[in-house]
Amino acid sequence: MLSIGTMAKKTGAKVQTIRYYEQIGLMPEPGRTTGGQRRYGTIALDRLAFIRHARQLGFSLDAIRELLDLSDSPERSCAQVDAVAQRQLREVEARIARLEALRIELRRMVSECNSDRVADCRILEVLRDHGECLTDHDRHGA
Amino acid sequence: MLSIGTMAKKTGAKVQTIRYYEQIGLMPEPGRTTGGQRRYGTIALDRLAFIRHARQLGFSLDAIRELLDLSDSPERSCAQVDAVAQRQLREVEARIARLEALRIELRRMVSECNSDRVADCRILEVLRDHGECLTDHDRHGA
DNA sequence: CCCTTTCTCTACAGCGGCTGTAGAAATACA
DNA sequence: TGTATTTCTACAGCCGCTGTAGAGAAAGGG
Repeated sequence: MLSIGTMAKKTGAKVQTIRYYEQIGLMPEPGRTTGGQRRYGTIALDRLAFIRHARQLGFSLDAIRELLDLSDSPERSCAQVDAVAQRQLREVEARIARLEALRIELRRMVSECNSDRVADCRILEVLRDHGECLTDHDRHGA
Repeated sequence: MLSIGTMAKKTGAKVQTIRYYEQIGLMPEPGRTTGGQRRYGTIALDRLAFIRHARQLGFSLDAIRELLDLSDSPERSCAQVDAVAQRQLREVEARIARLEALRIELRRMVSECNSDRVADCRILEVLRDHGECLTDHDRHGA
């Protein structure tokens, strides 16, 4: 049986994070020692590893909950799993697109700053006047 | 003199957001009507527009505070402004790089899922076993 | 001038996803 | 046994807002 600290070490999650996952119902309540400390088995370990890995891939906790629920019914069609993953892929691609617009704008700003004094700094001018921007860079979610 | 709602309309910020900026000291306390409502002049409007634009470019509120402070001393060297912008550019580029690693992994996951049943869904398998991943996709900050 | 609608006010809670803290109790190791 | 480490609970705080409630102010029309 593994302590919460060992779980943390094995998965890279912090101890508090594991307790947080339990609190929001993403991890089941584990058994306890007589002294009241949590003890986990391999099923819990696998579940936590799954969660952490999905988090690293950018899935939201809600999406992860969905994936975990789906993986509990192995006879079902995996179309839904596919849908969740595709949605995540599309979100990542949208974020990349927005960030790339930002990158272009920032690069241009930085390259144009040839002055010495704040008074005629192009960077600040651009920030002051959105009209100087080429792209839309609106609502770049995170 | 502009009401807070007019400011919101002109800059695309929400009314609450403007009050929030005031609360954290990013916007100065404006004058008030006898009835206690905020009234803004063009300086405040420009400042808010600056903040919103910088936010759209992904600058943190702390970075924006720094830029606003710097732009208040027009005779100073703009090297610091440049540094803030370059730092932001580097952050954006790092985020793009991380997201691109995720995109590759997600694409691979999605393309490999040819099965019907959850039981042998490749997507879930990959999520279960990090060893199946090609890239590091660790700590991709937002 | 009144009436209705719209706007604004303060104060506070909540989002996602953790992270950190305090103070006490349990456990592990020499 | 003694000490060091870990774990416990409960709660506050991070960022950058966003939403809510209930009350008061302002604007526009008749």
